[in-house]
Amino acid sequence: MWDALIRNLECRDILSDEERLAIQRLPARLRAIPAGGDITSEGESPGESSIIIEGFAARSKILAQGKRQLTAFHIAGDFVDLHSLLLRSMDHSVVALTDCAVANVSHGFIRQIDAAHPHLGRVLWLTTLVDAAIHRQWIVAMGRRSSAGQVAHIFCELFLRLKAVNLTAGFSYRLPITQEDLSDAMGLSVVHVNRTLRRLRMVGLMTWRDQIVTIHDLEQLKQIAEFDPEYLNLTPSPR
Amino acid sequence: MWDALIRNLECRDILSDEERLAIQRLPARLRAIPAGGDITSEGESPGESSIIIEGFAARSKILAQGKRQLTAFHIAGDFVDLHSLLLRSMDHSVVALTDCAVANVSHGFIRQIDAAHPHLGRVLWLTTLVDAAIHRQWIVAMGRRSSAGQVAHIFCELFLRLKAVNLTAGFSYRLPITQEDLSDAMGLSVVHVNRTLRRLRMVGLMTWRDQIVTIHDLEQLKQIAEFDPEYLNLTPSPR
DNA sequence: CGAGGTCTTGAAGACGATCAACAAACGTGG
DNA sequence: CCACGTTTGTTGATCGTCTTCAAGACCTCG
Repeated sequence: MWDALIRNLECRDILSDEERLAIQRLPARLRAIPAGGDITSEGESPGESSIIIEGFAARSKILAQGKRQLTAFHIAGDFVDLHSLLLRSMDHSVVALTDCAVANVSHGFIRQIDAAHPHLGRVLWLTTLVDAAIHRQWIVAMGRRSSAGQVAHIFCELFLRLKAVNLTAGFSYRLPITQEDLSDAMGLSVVHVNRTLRRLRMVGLMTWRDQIVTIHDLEQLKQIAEFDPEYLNLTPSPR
Repeated sequence: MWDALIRNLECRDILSDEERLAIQRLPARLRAIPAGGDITSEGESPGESSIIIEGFAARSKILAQGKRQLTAFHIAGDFVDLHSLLLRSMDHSVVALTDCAVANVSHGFIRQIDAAHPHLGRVLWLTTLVDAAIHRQWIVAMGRRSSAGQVAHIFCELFLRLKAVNLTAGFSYRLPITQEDLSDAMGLSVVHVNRTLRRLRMVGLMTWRDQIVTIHDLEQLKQIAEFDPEYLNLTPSPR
C-alpha cells in the first residue's frame, strides 16, 4: 500500500529503516473514489490528508461559465493535500480522473511523524516544494511555449514521475485520462490539443493510443519541450 | 529591517515575543541589487536564503529565442528562496525588477530557527505553500480567464499582498515595474497588455499611471477576475 | 541635445477557439 | 450477442483573440 509513496520519497533522499517503518505504520483509512469524484473539495478544511495509492487525479478549479482548469496531475505515491495541514481551507478540489484508491491519514499522525522524524518531515515538505516547481514549469509552458512544446513538456514530466514509482515500461506508460482532461490542464481547447497530438504523432515523436503513451524519440521530445528534469528533484541527496 | 517579514508572518498567525525576537536576531548579510540584477540565479545551490527588504522582484525563466516568463512577483517581506533549503538547485532565477534591498540568511540559521521554534518553522513553511497557491491561481488565470480577467486578478493579488505589509494607501499602491514585466508574467505580448490596461482604464475600474496603481472599483475588479482572497491565507489562525 | 527605454497606437496575419458533424469505442440492458 | 445511447476522438470551416511588425510620442538621463 505504501510502496509508491516510499519509492517516491526514496527518489529524493535515502530513508532509514525507522523512517520507512514510521510510514508503513501510519494508520490510514482507505477510500475508493470513482472516476469524476472529489478526493478533496474546494473550500473544505479536512482534518486529514490524502495519499494516492492507485489511479490518476488532478487539482481542479471550476470557474464561472463552467470552464475548468487543472493545475496539476497526481499519480500513485503523491501526497495530494499535505498542505491542508497548514492552509485554512482548500483553494481547489482534487478530482479523480480515473477510479482511485486513496489513503487518508489524519493530520495528527502527520504532525507526530514530523516531530519524531524531522528528516522525514523535511522530505515530505520537499514534495510540496516540488509541486510548486512543477506549477512554475506549467506557467512557463502555458505562457511562452508553443502548444507542441507544452504538450511535450507534460508528457516528459509524466514519464519521469511515473518512472520514479515504477509505472513505466520502457518508453511507454499508461495514461488513462481523456484529451479533455489534458486540454483543461493546458488551458487549450480539446480540438487544438487533438491537432497538436496528431502533429507530434505524425513527426514520429510519440503516440497516445488506447490509453498508452509511447515516446519514440525522448531526446527530441525533450528538446522541443526544452525539458530539464532537474526541477523534479528525482536524484537522492541529503535534505 | 525585519518589519515587513514579521508583518507578513503575522498575517498568517500570531507570533510570540520569542519568535519575533528570533527573527530579529537572525544574522543577515544585507545586499543591494540594482534593477535587472539577479537575486539568485538559476542552477545555483546557494547556502543561504534571501528575504526582500525593499523593492520588487520576480521569479524568472528565460527560454530559447530569448523569451522570458515570470512565475511570481515578490515584494518586501517575502522569503524568495526558502525552498533552496531543500531543493538541489534553483530551477529559476529571482530577478530584481527595481532596485532591491535583500537580506541573506545562511541555511544553518534557518534550520536552527526551525529546530528551536517549530511553530515559527511551520509559519515559514506556510509561506512556501502560499507561493504554490499563488502559482495555481496564475495557471487558472493564464489558462481559462480573459486577458482582462487575468490582469485584474494580478492587480487584486498585489493589492492584498502589498496591503498586508503596509505598502498601500487607500486603494492605491506603487507598482514600479514595466508593462513588459507584466506581460512576461501573464504570458502575453506587451502590446496586448497595453490594450487590456487601456480597456480597464476606460471602463473606470483602475488606472496605472506614473507607477501608481489606483483601483477605482475593487468590487467589480474582483468580479471580472473571479477573485477570492482566501488562497492568500492572510487571516491569522493557528498553524 | 541625443540616445535609449517605455508607452501607445495602427495594420496585417497567425494561432487557437468555437461551432458543427461524424466516427469510433464503450457500457448497458434487452 | 446485438441494439442503443453516451462518451471520446477526429476533422472541417469560420471567427476572434492575440502576436508581430512598425512607427511615433514621451520621458529620463547621460
